[in-house]
Amino acid sequence: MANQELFKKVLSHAKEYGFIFPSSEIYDGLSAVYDYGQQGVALKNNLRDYWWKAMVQLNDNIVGLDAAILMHPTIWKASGHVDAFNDPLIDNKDSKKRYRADVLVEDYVGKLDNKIEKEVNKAAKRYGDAFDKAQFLSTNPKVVGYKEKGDAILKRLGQSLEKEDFVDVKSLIEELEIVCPVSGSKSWTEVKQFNLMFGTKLGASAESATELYLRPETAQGIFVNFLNVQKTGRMKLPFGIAQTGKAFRNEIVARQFIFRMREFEQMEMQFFIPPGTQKKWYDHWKEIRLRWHHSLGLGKENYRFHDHEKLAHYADAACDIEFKFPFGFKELEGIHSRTDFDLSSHEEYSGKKLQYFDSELQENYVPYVLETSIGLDRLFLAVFSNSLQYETLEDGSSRTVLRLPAVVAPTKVAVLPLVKKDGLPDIAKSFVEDIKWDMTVAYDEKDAVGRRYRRQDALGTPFCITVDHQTLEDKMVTLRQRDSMEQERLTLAQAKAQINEAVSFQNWLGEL
RNA sequence: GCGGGAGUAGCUCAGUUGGUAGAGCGUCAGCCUUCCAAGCUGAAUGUCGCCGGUUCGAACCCGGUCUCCCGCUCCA
Repeated sequence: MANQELFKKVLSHAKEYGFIFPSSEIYDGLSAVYDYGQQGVALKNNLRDYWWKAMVQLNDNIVGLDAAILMHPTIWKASGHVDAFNDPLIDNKDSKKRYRADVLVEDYVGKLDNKIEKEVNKAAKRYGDAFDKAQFLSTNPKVVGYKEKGDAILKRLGQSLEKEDFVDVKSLIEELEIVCPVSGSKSWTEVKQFNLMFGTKLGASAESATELYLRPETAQGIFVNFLNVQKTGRMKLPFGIAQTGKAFRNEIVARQFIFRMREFEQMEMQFFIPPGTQKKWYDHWKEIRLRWHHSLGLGKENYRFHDHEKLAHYADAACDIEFKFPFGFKELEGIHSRTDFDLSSHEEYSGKKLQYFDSELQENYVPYVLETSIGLDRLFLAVFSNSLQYETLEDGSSRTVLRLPAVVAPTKVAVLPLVKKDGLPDIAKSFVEDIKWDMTVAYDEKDAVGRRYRRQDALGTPFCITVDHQTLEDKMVTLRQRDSMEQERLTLAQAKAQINEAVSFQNWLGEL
């Protein structure tokens, strides 16, 4: 099946079986926002749990946190988001290319600098050893002209950006007759400000309200609580703080279903380490995290590392774990060596010390940070799209089966009376009452049992327990497996034990 | 944001030159009692994405708008 086609199947299956619905659908939806349905929320919760257990429960030096979505506005200045998430953009109408308006102007000034350099080189050649560069720069009328022009442009650009006067930025581009590098045309759209952070207000009355942002990443909630957790938890380096939660970004282009949403959920762990050990921990967490992904059993060939060549302002090393989605290899998780950028920046902006006293070295320092950050929605999409399979059976019929890892399947077992009479529903229901304390269980008595099996296949339920007339006498049931479709005659207790084994966290995560 | 395509039942889709909407699957009720979607009977479900215009009359023509998909573009 072509990838495009498969992706469409993923969308309709997610909708049809109650995993994911477009947000506000009866009002025509809301762009790039989705709701998780009755099946989807179960799968999503299980995936979050699978991560949380691996990170927090199984590591005595990693603890959890749940910071608020709303945070002090200065945090986003310290983190760099206020600057980096605010770009004045302009489109060329002919080439349809989009540029950062300030970069276009700066490039123009860069060309002036090139001209100056040319003049300098020419003069240097002409005068040889007698050439005085400083004097040339300050006296040569051509060079001084370029320099003054460049300075004037940058000053005006800076002032306009400061005042958010984008009309003037546009005028500047027009006056300088800047052309599009691709089309060579001067046909520009208006300059528009793109703020990738969602703004909101704290305070009910408009006049006294404070401008806030919905957090664009969860990481900062961890950094600003670093000392709280370290002191109250008596944590010693190296240690980690893990958190899951919603983050919000006004993506310019939000696409590809739940891959890039405006409201999404991150699962992050910030690992605090002594400076100088970042390389070691970077390699360590790369390996651990990849092994965690592999443990879900989606196929090792579907994962790969992608090293960042252009590093973000905070990082000294960064890579992604990419997964083979229906639309190609794309980022699923990021692993970043964030240095001491965040904590140092918060020290500077808050005026509070964010340091750790190392009792071995007998000194204070700002810890370095190693981050692992995974998108829960992307993980959902990876697991869901990879699990959705269409197979042709030996008898020529076909079935749709959602081969979810059993440990995260929304429903672990469905209990089915073979027929809807002779007291079979009653005994089946009593089994449900028994099982529901241990695991998620479904009951279905409608239609032929084969059809019910297929319904459960489409929902990803790994097991079905079927109750028949024989059960009334010997208490034995049929345990049917989703993946192999094999059946086995067992007591209810044996069946439960086998299911427990198959969905056990320990068995899935044990190899970590 | 630009360009292209699309939007009709829960899903996949048909719907002639404009004449008040259909199929398959699914869903629900009942019958049947069968261990892998296929039997029988009956039923529900649509402001044809939304708003406006043209017309005696619009799912169909025109304009706008929203949403989705693809390609650019952007991306901590």
